[in-house]
Order: sequence, then structure tokens, then C-alpha cells
Amino acid sequence: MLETQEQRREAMFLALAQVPKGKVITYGNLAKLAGMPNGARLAGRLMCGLPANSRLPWHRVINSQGKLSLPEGSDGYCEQLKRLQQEGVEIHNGKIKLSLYAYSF
DNA sequence: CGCGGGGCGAGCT
DNA sequence: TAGCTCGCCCCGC
Repeated sequence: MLETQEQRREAMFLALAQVPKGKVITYGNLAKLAGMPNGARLAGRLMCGLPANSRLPWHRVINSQGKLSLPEGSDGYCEQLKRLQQEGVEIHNGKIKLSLYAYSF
């Protein structure tokens, strides 16, 4: 399984869909959840390809450092930050407390 | 088919 | 805590 990129994309989306509101997940964990232990970068690549109006909670995906992995000042950065705060996720100095908001499965 | 680069991660200094 | 290096995987040249 997970041979074609279709399946991987699918798995990644399903995994992402499991992340509840008010929680966040790291690229690495998302990949693992999707059955790809080394798919962190792929996860990032996919997020990058998602349209801003996608139904998926792409904004709940952050890097293992608890930060948004986008360049500050970019549109996506603001958008993600905004949506997260809107869901009740507090951000301290651009960083999120994974110990509080990280989604575990 | 090699090479460099990316919305990554883990480990060492 | 901040940098750097190395390993992964996927893409474009």
C-alpha cells in the first residue's frame, strides 16, 4: 500500500482530517500517522500545494519546533496564525506549546 | 542520471 | 538557545 502518490496524498489527507480543532500536529507526526515514517518533507510539500480554500485544516500542521514553518510576513503565515488563534491555540512569541496543543493518537 | 533545494527531523557542539 | 550536519524523500533542471 501507499505505492502511488495518489494513495500517499490520500493517506496524508485522511491523517490531517483526524486532527481536531484547537490542536496541532507536526509534519513528522502527520506523516507517521499516514503510515510514512520518513515523510515529513512530503507532508510539507503537500501542504504547500493545497489551495488556501481547502476544507482541510492545513493550518494545524506545524514543525517539530512548535513554530509555523512559513516565512514570517508571508500570506500563508498570517493566515495560519490567524486561524490557529481563532481555534483557541495560543502562540507565544511565534511559538506554540506542543505539550499543550500537540495532537496525539 | 547526477545535483541542488525544500513549509522536515534528530543529533551534536 | 542557536547553528551546523546528515539523513529522508520528492521535484525540477
